[in-house]
Amino acid sequence: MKSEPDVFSLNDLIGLPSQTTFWEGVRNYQARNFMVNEMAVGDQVLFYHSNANPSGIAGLAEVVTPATVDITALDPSSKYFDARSTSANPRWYAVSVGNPVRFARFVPLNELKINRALREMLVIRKGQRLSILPASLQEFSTIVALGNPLRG
DNA sequence: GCCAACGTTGGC
DNA sequence: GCCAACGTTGGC
Repeated sequence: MKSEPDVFSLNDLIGLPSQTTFWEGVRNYQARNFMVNEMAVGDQVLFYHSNANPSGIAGLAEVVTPATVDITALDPSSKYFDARSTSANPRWYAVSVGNPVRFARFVPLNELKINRALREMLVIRKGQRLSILPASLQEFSTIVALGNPLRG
C-alpha cells in the first residue's frame, strides 16, 4: 500500500495511539477492489512511501478490519468528497490498517528494481500508478529479508 | 517542476 | 462504444 510520507508516513501510523488507521481516500476502482475483494483481516501489508526521497518500502503493517464504506466520500467538507457516492449507494470502501512495524533498514525502490526475485513485482513497473498493489509471498518474503524488521 | 503513463469523463 | 481531452500519479 502506497502513501506519500509527507501526507501520512509509516512513522505517523506508529505514532497514533491506536497504531491503526482507516485507509481513506482511495478513488480508483482497481485499488478499491483489492481492498474489498482481495484483502482479509490478518493480511500483511508492505508500507510503501511514494513521492519520497527516496521512495521505497518503510516497513510492514496488517489489515485489521475488512473493507467498509469510506465515509469521507460522503462528506462535502472532506478533500476526498465524491458527489457520486451516496450513503444509499456508496462507491468507495477501505480497510483499516494497524500493527505497524518499521524495517530496521528502509528498502529503496532502486534496490527493488535490481533484485532478481522481484523482477515481476508490479510496484517497480513503469507507469504503475495504482496505490494498492498485490505482492506474491515470494516477493513479500524477499522484501522482509531486505528490511529485516524488528519484531515486537 | 517536468512529464510519461494511465484512468476517467463525456461528447458524439 | 469510441476516443480526445483532461486530471492525477509518482519517478526523476
